[in-house]
Amino acid sequence: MVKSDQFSITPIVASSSLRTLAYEALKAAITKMDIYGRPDEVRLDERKLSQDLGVSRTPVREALTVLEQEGFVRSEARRGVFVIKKTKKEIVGMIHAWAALESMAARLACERATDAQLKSLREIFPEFYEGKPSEHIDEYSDANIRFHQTIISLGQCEVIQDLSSNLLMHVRGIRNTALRQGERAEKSIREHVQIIKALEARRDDLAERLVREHGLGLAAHVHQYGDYLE
Amino acid sequence: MVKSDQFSITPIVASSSLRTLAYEALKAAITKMDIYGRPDEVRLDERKLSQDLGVSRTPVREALTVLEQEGFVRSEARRGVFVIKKTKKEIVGMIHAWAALESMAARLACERATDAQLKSLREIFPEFYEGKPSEHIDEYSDANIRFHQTIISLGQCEVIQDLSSNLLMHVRGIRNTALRQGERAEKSIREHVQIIKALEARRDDLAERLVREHGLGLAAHVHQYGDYLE
DNA sequence: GAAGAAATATTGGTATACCAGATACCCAAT
DNA sequence: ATTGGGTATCTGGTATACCAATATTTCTTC
Repeated sequence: MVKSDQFSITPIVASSSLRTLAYEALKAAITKMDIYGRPDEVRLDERKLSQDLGVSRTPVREALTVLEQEGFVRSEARRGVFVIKKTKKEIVGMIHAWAALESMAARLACERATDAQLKSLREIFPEFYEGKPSEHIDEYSDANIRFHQTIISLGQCEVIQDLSSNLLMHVRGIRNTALRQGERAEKSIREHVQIIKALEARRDDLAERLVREHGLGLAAHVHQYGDYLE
Repeated sequence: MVKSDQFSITPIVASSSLRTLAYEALKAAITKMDIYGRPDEVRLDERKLSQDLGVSRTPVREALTVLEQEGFVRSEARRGVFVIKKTKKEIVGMIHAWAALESMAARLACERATDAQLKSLREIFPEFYEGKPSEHIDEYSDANIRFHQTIISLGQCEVIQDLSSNLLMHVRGIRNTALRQGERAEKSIREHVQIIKALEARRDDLAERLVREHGLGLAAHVHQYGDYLE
């Protein structure tokens, strides 16, 4: 019997469930808004949200449950759902956890990633490699995030990737803000180059240490200068 | 006017919601059952669960949503809710993530924990310290888990504690199983002692490395001998 | 008796109704 | 003007009804 291998079936749209759509809409709204800019807590109204999204409360509530689980909102019975403002201490803690996971990913990448994959790290920030990053902060912010995400993906450990991506959503804004303070962008780039070299040389201990110190440096910076968070 | 400071009011109970109760009941049932003993996948029926628990489907569904988020169950539209059997690869990944987080916690503990707190680590397994652990495997299994949890808590980083406790629920069974294989119990104890010494000497680099290697050793063991998982 | 089609049962997804606690507001009493 | 209480209203929590897609059974047809 002939298998229907020649049929490359379209992947099926499988348009997500309303719950997923609501989740994505809400998460986008939350991460987009500048929580730390405003002094008051933001309250979410289930009924208003379901009206605005054009669905019933059920999928909205399920989406909110997931967001609560991920630490984006907090639900108080008969009081309301509130967008969580992380404290400085919590953010520093998240950066510590991030550093732990990313440094392990770097170690794993040393033994698992191909040369070609490691090379892709250099291509992430070609124009800044020798240039003046402080003049291209916006572009570099994205490249910076992508650099770290790439290292984590090269570790090829799904659990670490999942945990990290969750942490990233919480600290993305902070990372980019810190980059604009002092000479951190230049420092960051120098450290990135050292990390790439260690990875390419397959020096797992060194790569792990450099990634960890890079992360801990950010944590210390936020700890010292992150008072705007509270 | 006199403030009523002398009234020490009881803190108000705030009994949990049905959703929380359902969540705890389900999680207990899932972690208790030996998923890897049986060959077939376990399917959960929302309606049956709500009947058994004596509540409606709504809180049960919300509990299942959380469990899905935590990786305990997988919900397929119009097919059913299934208890997830982790693959060997996933379990090894979780141990890697665990090792990353615990080693960072050990590092943090070196600078944050008091001498008294560190001393409590020794008290976790007094009778096994010089004895033959293979004769007390059951007690040692618990002590082993508690040892690692204690290190993580001494790191005093809430994020790391939360992430780790989630991972622990998934790998608890595996940790204890591995302890019974070969000479792992004896090896484990020797390594624990080294870790304690490093922590007490406040040698953060060393403590971090020992904890990491201890974890990676378990990962390698499971990778090699964990075929019963699939 | 086998194959296929139609009816039926079961499942998770969604919408809606109702409840009890918490809040906000109004108004009378002082 | 302030206080106290009572009521209307709003909120999240829960129960239930319904839907569409799937799996299963039954029935028809050859």
